[in-house]
Amino acid sequence: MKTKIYQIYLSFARKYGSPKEFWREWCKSGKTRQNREEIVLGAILTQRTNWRNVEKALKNLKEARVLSIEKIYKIGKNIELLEKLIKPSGFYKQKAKRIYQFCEFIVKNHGSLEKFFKQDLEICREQLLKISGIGPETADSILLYAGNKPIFVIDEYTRRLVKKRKITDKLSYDHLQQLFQQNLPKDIKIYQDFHAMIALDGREKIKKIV
DNA sequence: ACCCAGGTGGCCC
DNA sequence: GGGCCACATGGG
Repeated sequence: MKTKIYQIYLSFARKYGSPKEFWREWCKSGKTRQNREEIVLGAILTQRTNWRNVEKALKNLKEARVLSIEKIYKIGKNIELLEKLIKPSGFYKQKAKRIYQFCEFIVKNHGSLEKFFKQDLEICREQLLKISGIGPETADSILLYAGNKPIFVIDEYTRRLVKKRKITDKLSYDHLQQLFQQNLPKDIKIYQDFHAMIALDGREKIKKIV
């Protein structure tokens, strides 16, 4: 596979080291959560928000001992408590609602995240997109990083990369996702690594300019 | 005092 | 199908 996109992946892999090393660094920097539930909650909390603020919200949830889908579902009636805990992540009223609805969906319809992810990728994605507040990027982040399913995540950094490298002019989510998936081996690790490296690279460049 | 940060849904045309 | 807006906090 010698396409532009694959070449960029290879050059990033050379630059940032093997996936194994890369993820070790990534984990050290605190960007990765140990369990699926934290990854999912982080995916919603990080919408249009920097990771530092998300960390604060997750820390509050952890210290309040409600950092789990089941527990958030249980405190759901007290939405104001949830709002207060996640306040540092911004858009906290919306996000509290979104997080609660997600937890409610999982508990009521599947019992647990594990059971939810036992379904096929397409079914999972369809169900996630039905939840208000979960759009394509959040759904795919959840599927790729918490569910270990082969789907490529498109985000703002990916769009910047596509523009800068003049890969295509059509920037719609679905088109970009198909383009990346068609031009990369269908491999969960590659999808995870490449998306993470695109974000890392994007942040470095922003830093340099500033 | 600005400007930005890994989105989403609602509204308009 | 695309453009614009509200949503809110913390850091540079």
